[in-house]
Amino acid sequence: MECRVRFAPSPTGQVHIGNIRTAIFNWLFARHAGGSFLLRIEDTDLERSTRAAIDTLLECMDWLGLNYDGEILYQTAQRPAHEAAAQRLLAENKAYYGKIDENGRAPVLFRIPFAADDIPAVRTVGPAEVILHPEEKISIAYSGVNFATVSKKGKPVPESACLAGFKDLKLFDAAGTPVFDLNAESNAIKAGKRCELSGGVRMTFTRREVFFHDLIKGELSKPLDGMKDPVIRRSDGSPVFHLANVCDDILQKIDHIIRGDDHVENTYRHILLYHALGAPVPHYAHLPMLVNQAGKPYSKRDGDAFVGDFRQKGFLPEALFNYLALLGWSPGDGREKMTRSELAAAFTLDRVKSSPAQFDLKKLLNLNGMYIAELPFDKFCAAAAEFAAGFEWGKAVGPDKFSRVAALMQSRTKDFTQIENWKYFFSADFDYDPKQLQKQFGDEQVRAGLTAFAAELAAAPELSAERIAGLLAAAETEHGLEPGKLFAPLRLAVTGVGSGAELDETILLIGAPACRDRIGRALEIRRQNL
RNA sequence: GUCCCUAUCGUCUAGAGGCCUAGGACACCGGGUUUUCAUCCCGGCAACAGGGGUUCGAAUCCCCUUGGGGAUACCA
Repeated sequence: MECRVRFAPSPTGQVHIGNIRTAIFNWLFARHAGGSFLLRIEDTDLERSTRAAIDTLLECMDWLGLNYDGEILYQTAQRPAHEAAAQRLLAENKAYYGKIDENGRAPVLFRIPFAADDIPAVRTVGPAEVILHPEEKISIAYSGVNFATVSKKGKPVPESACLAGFKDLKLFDAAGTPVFDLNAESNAIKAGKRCELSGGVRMTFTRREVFFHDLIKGELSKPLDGMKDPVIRRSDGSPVFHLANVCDDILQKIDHIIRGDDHVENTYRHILLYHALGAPVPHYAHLPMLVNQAGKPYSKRDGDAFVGDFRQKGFLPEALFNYLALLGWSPGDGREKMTRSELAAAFTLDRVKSSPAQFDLKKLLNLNGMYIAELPFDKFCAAAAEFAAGFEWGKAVGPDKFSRVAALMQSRTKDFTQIENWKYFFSADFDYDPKQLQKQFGDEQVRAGLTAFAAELAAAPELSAERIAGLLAAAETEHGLEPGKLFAPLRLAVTGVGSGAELDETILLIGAPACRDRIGRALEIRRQNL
């Protein structure tokens, strides 16, 4: 088995994490098997497809390391091939023209073959019986059967399906006498005859179904009497998804189709189309859907669900890739943090779950933090600087100081948006939370200790982390404070927040005069607020 | 409406009839390390949707109910 797979997005907007996860699974499968991962842009929806969307898509794939093999296939370029396929089906009587529209043009429909018994994907289920609404007409033609069943309330429920769904069809009236026998009319109907009947109350036929073995969901089937002949070419001449998709997959020799769950129902007709076009049917694997944090399927309304958003927020591609690979799949041995190549080595379709998975930002954040922590320092620093430059305070920071701050903060950074909080290292332009001020500075001894410390700090000829720790300890003992009592108030005064890096290092970076001023300011604000 | 898929801690998951007193991870809550923060370490909370079968034995197989999702297009 060659294991040629493809990712076939339609470029009609931003790339969704659900879409990109499909790409990731395809990529993983191909790389695991040493096969090929192809990219096809399904841009047949001319109105909604844009070059910008294609560029964004390519950028996202590149960012995530989803390298594809060979050239990109643009579906619009295949239009002549699609047309040829439609013509061929028409010529072979495997397709036919539908109803003419107001412009005098007709769509082309694929005929689900009545002689389906020699198709390996079709099997006989057995005799079936349907109760009909006695007042509704029944029409039987080569293009399909129309009838009405009876709802629980006794109302007619119109149904229609392809003729192939009703092998050995017989109709009976209320007296139980047969009023129609398809086997007797078969030739006439195939020649174009349409039989309109009324008064039928019951029909019997031999049910047949299309089946396939889904690599994830197991054996799946659908009865032919539940299927309609699908339109494959619109009346304006453009190919419909089903035709284009199957043609291109044949052209690209795709042997494994790994796609979203929402395509399961399409698969049955696609299989039949493969047969009609004389091509081998590929293996199918349908991935469970991804749902948002509300447990609902992703929709355009879900902001924050675009791959580009994650990139902008400073998620690392390795982390997002890793996390997305774990949604609906696991290696089974408890591993979670895995590199792309480890994932590829471990990936198999039979370990993909068949129930939907919910996206959990917290877990992504945790994983992202792990990847950030192990980033080489110069890379982290450069990336952080890029983010910092986006803030007002970040425009004027010196590279040396920034680098020291980055070194201090790397281990506690979960995503790059948190860099916004590094402002206090560079600027005193921040507010204190009055409640915190009261809480931390309520004690007279603390205030005195802080004041003394500020003075000592500013007067110290040479500063070091040890020296600062020494001054702090001295201030604590002098003012009768237990060891450590001054840390929280001091941190608040100097940074405005309750948690951060090592305090002595932080003070060293901010600088003694600035710290003295901040302590003074904090105490003053607290006094005024009393 | 009909057809199809699906159901293990809040979330991602392990689980292929006895290894299950249901394991791991995130989150959360405690404790330890750090004179402070984060990391780190240790501990805790927390699930087989409900009901029937099958079996000596069911999270695992079958059926029903309920919840969730999908399909039912001249969208993709």
